[in-house]
Amino acid sequence: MTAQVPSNTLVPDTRTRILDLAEGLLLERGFNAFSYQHLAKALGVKPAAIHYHYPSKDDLGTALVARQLRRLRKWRDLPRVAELPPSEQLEALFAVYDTHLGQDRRVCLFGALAADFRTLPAPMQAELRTFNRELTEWLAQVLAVGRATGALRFVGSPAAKAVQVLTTLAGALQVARVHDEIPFQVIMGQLRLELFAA
Amino acid sequence: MTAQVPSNTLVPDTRTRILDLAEGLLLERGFNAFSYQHLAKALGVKPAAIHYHYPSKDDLGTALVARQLRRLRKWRDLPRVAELPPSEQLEALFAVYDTHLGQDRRVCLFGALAADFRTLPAPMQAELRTFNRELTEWLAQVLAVGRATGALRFVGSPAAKAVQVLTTLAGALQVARVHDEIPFQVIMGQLRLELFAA
DNA sequence: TTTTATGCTTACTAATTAGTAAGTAAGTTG
DNA sequence: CAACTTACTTACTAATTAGTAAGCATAAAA
Repeated sequence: MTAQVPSNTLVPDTRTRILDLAEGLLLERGFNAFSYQHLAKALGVKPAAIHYHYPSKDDLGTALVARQLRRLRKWRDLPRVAELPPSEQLEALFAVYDTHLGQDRRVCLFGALAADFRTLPAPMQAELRTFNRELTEWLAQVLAVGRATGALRFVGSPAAKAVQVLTTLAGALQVARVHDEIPFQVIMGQLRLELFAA
Repeated sequence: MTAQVPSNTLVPDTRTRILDLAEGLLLERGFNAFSYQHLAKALGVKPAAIHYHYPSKDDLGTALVARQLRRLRKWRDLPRVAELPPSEQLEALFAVYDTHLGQDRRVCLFGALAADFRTLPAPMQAELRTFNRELTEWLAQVLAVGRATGALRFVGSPAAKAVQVLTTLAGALQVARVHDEIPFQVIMGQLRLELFAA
């Protein structure tokens, strides 16, 4: 029996390479815009090899969102993130979206799947809801502490502000896709102007 | 020769019925999630009839966005909208998004097409950019006058705030799709709380 | 009344899709 | 070494896709 987790070699196993490639295509072109043939051709294998690792596209999609959820939890609990003061935690979040922008203007997971949501398999929908809920709860906590300590400023409840800010961030990457990086930077500037206490 | 514009009968012509149906499917399920077969079956005609009116799906998609752009311009210039005070113009905009929410949680045009943007035909991309640009310019003007007259309140430039607010509105409908109406209402409440002067 | 344009249908093609079944080479384990 | 497992390939199916070409009924125009 071989390991199910990728080994620490320079080149990841096929299973991981499929997921990486599919993730890129999802965030750059949308879930309904790539096929097992695309994946196979890009990886230099036959389509059936993809089916071997992920029997159906539903399985692949679900695995994709599940991995993002695991990454979110890992990132959130990282000492270099969890132990930061709130305003820097917020900047760390902004940096994630900035990274997406830098990677050929990828949208975020939520922004990539929201429009086609009803065409997605139920397990994928469930994972995405969990992903979004946990991210929102994390940000609400950051905002609550940030305001309490005087580092952050906003009206309304931390929960409401968290929903609004995350929605705006997802949208900002979409606007960057449709136009260019400028509106994204404008939105980020606006968020900083409003949130960081003077 | 018959008229190219729909007549004033109760039932619209096939050309318009195709566009109406396609618009609904686009906003409810995404652009890559419906085919000419779906349209044909739902309208009780053969797929070739759709091709007769819109030779390719590119043509259909472009016609769809073009119509939305015409509607935006018409709405914006309507006396009952153009002659409103800024805060009520903003509420009129919010009401449009509220209508989308009420129509089976349809996302807005921008939110429906942003993720798949790179898979869209160039003319469709161009129309969507124009649509978004004109809507943003309109809102920037509303915000500028609103702040000048003391009815609206925000920091930063009207143009920046307009980009941010529209992005948030588009995202709000997407969040409603993924979860339920509650986060949408939460975001709207937050926007009103922040924008309308006390 | 002949002609022409409109709005379709029927019948088709070529490509692509997800998915399956059977086979196989190489490595792992008992 | 024998049995088994892993990670594929080859070869296939059935469905769906966009799109085309030709035919036809109806209605409007000359």
